[in-house]
Amino acid sequence: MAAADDGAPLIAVYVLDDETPGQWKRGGASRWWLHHSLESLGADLARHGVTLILRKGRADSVIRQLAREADAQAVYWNRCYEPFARGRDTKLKDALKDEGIEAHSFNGSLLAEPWTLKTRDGGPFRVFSPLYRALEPTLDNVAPLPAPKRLNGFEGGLASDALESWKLLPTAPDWAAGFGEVWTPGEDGAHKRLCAFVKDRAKDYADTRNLPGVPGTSGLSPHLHFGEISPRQVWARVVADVPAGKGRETFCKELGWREFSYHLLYHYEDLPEANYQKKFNQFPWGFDAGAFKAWTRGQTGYPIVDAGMRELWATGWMHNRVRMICASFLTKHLLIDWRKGETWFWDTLVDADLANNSASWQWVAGSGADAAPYFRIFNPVTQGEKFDAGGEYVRRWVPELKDLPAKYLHAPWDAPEPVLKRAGVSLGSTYPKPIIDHSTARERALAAFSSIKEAA
DNA sequence: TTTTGAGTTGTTCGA
DNA sequence: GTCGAACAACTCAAA
Repeated sequence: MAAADDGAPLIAVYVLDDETPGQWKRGGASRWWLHHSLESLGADLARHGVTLILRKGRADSVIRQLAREADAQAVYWNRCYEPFARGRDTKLKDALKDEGIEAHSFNGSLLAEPWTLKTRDGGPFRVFSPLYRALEPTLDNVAPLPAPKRLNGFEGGLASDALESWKLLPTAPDWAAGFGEVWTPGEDGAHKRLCAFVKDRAKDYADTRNLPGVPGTSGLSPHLHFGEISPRQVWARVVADVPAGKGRETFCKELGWREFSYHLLYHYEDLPEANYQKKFNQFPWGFDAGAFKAWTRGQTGYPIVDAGMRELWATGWMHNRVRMICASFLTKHLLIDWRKGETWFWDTLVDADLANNSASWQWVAGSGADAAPYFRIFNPVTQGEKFDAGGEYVRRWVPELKDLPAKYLHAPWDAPEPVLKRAGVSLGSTYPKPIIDHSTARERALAAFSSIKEAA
């Protein structure tokens, strides 16, 4: 917008930077999304006479190089908040200025940037609710800026990589085959999702968002992550078109949680790697490779957990309610370090986002800011019965159980033998027996938590 | 400064 | 079946 208003010829560039992020280099599912998102962006820009230039390498060096090639007067970008990106972009800004090139950066992806919200003491918020109370009143008029009327493409014949040469898509095996049925990356897909959500789902969101078998959520997370739509656009649209009420309020709060995650990551840079609560450094995590593998493959023997992990693998996304159940299962039932789960999600989620992923894993594990209380250990059977009562979700993702009556679907080991037989289920052969007993696991987790209470 | 109320998402047990 | 209490203690944010 600002770059177009300047009137000067415009170069649009995307830099694939796999060097600066270190271990947080984009994961596999995210690369699938990126490929299609860039394809869509390139086509949109081409319709307006602008060529999208693709370059690869350290973003700061690549941008400086390109600015020199094109003899650019100014460089514009939307700010990133990952610790590695902040350092890089600050250096870039200084370097550009040294060369006499203007550098302008903007807020394109947050409702409020992390340094704009402070407690009365001037510090960062460490609890969600006070942050939200501070955030909400600042959003009375968040009308998005209009799109630029016309774009004036730069005719300089700048070199661009071919998107295919980045090899962002999986080949053999093509584990992303099913993603395209669920997702339409790009700005257009984002706005269609928002429209559908506002029209059909938003008013009942408070209730239906918890039912993984029902399309009750917005599905905007990957679009937001990739900047195909901004939270300000979403907020403005929801406030304008959804009647005030529980549904709207709950959804707006979810946008608030996204802000809270960014706030935490900004102020606590090691959030993705280190326990926010230091006493968790003594937590007796174990690592059972077989159990971890069963979890990743959706073979734990707990249907709701397995359904979630398989949905993740098949679509690059998992329903939020089920993310909590699966994350709780890994950290509390299996006592596996939250960072193992965080890394798995990083690679398999199309909406993989450093702030949301790390803040949420720490929240579930109990090690985070404003975290879930230690005694909140999800019972996968109860959760399944409560939120997937009819069993639609489990039947969809764990088809080997689809003929079981709903009554036994979430605890097939309780089903009488003839019922199993009629449904074609043989525990331990067509579907695994639970890899760990729930109450045993619960007792063990509670004991582990009290061990760090004493240590602290 | 001190005090106070509150803190996303749950489970289990016993009445 | 339903309901309320207990499950730690701590830290946060504001009054």
